[in-house]
Amino acid sequence: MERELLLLGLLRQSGMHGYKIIEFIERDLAMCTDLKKPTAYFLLDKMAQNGWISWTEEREGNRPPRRIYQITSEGEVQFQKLLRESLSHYAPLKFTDDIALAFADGLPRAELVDLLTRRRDALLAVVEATRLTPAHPGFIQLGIDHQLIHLESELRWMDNLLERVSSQSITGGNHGFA
Amino acid sequence: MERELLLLGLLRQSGMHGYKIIEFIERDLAMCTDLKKPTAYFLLDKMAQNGWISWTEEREGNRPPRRIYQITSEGEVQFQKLLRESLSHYAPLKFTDDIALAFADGLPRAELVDLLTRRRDALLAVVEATRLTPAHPGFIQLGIDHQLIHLESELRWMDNLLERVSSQSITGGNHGFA
DNA sequence: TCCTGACTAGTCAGGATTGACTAGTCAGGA
DNA sequence: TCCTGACTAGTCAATCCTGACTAGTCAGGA
Repeated sequence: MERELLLLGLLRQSGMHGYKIIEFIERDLAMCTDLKKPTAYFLLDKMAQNGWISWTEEREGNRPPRRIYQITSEGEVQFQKLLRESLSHYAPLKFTDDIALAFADGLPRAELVDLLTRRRDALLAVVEATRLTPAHPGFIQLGIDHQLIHLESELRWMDNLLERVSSQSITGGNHGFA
Repeated sequence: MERELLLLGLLRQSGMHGYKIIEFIERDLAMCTDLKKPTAYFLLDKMAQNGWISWTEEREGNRPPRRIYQITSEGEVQFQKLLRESLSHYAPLKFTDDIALAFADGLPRAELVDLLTRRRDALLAVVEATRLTPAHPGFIQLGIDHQLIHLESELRWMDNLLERVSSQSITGGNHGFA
């Protein structure tokens, strides 16, 4: 859903060919999505079949022809609908990494501390890189702020976790399955 | 990857049949994963083909026979490997909902505030439900704590966002594409 | 006695996703 | 002149994932 919204929203700003779309997504929206090139083309095809977008063949000099995708009025309707749904809806994120944590007993404490420390360092590197991200214009900056807030909260959480794991307070006893 | 780790970790605690596995995941690990039944069977089959798990047919009374899956020693090796990878690795979460935010200009301010308020309310409901979650034993509780910390940070973020959107400070000007 | 809801076991067709690949252009440096 | 790296356009096989479905058992209440 969000992926279609993304493509529609981009095409709504202006007609675009595939390469530009994908470049923009990977360069400026990497913190929000991980849509890959084949998926983008797949979705573009599907939306064209649905009549949400159309394309015109264009060629520049000797280059191979390229398709300029543009949104249709039906696509605009769909965009409005998806936008409203997405803005008003909330679904909690899944912290899939916590699965590993749930099985982390069975590991010697020292090794667990070592592994989690490495994770903390990786997290810290991401935090710092994100802090250094140059300001983006307009609404995109919101995504970066959001990510940064989350990362900092995550770092506090990791530090707290490490502390708890290092001291006794977590190990021992039944770890909860059945 | 995490999904395989999850199944291996569960079977490592004790042999189990499909229904129990799926029930446990949906009841106790919903905050970490959204693995569905057909996916679970799919992965179970695949891992059996890989030799990571095996099963024995068992029947109780008149009931249809069922497969009790158990981990093999090869599976245990794989489990250890996945566990260490997962614990030491960090990848930032993608906030896919921010895509909608990036396109939220073009919406009348009043409507945007309304939509975001609805989202905030949905989020608040999740926060409250999570606060009321009964304590789980051992490491699983960590996942709940983690989720709650994130949800509360998310709520602060939403409130701040709403405030900014309601006052002038976000709209107007070029919103950043191209 | 029959019905219902919870228990148990899966399957299947179809859609979504992507790693790896092919194919060609063009500007600029060696 | 030739080579290279960035630009441009996609495709394809393979894998992953899931909504919807089928099939049967069993305890307990009406």
